[in-house]
Amino acid sequence: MTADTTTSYAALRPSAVSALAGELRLACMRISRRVRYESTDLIAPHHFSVMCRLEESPRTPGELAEIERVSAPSMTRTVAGLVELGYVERTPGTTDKRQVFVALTDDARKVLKETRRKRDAWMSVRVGHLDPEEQAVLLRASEILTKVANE
Amino acid sequence: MTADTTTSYAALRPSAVSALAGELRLACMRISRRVRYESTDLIAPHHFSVMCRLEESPRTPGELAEIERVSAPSMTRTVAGLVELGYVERTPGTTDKRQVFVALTDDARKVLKETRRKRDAWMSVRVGHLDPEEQAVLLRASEILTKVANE
DNA sequence: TATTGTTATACTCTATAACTATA
DNA sequence: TATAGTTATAGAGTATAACAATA
Repeated sequence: MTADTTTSYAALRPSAVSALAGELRLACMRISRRVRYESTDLIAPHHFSVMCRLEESPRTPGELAEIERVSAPSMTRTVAGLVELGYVERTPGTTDKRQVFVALTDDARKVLKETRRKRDAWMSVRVGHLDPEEQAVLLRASEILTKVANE
Repeated sequence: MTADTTTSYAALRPSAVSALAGELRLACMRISRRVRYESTDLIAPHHFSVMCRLEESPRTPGELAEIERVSAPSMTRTVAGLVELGYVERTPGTTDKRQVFVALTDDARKVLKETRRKRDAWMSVRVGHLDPEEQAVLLRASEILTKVANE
């Protein structure tokens, strides 16, 4: 395997940047839609999203509402739904007794894993069909897109 | 500007394909979420989606329901909302009098244009900040991703 | 009798306003 | 008095079931 690291490129003109941005945006949105469509049976989108926020550590409903940009009452409802499904547990705060801490259950971690597996499976099949050169391009692209998304 | 077209790459191993697929999927979904967040003020997602389907030609509620994968009554509601907003017009069918044809108004075309402009603007700024080499990678990637999404 | 579209009704997710408990 | 969270209530969007008009 060889790789040419000295190749140089000219900066794109503004009109070319716009065209690229438009194409790239559409492609990302189409893929996103297809992937979501493959895995909406196990768990509702807003439940999935909140569960992802709880993976690292428990959080309060207030924190979750702010992160997810929904109102506090909406998050109360969402958390109540997750409790009913057995995916989170609520623990009263110790130092500040007004607070509540919401934490994932083991069941939730299984569902998260399975949902991600389904989503990745769709993508893996398609990426696996590509030429090695195309795979190499996407490898670099995924790094750049991640950087862009986190900007 | 030079470009090396003879560089060769080894096919990725299955585990590397999975890793790439996962990263790429996440990156696309994050970008999609950010872009949508930038342009949800002008029009609701399901309205936007239906309006896009009507750009080429008018359609019946039944066709729209099937394309959008929602129930017929839901589409009746959505179309009613779009009529109220002044974005579509309903015309009774001539040959089959049970049918109804839904068509975009000029106002709708303006809103579609503006919404796309907003979405592309977010992406353009970020793509414009990248190195020429990174832009070149994304140019190739957008072609590949479009192919993948349409598969 | 089958099909196109609508209306009736109910469930979910969202929001704002009002309330309880604690700081 | 301010804050964390919940409850009360209402507004969208979705669905299934039942209905009207037409084929």
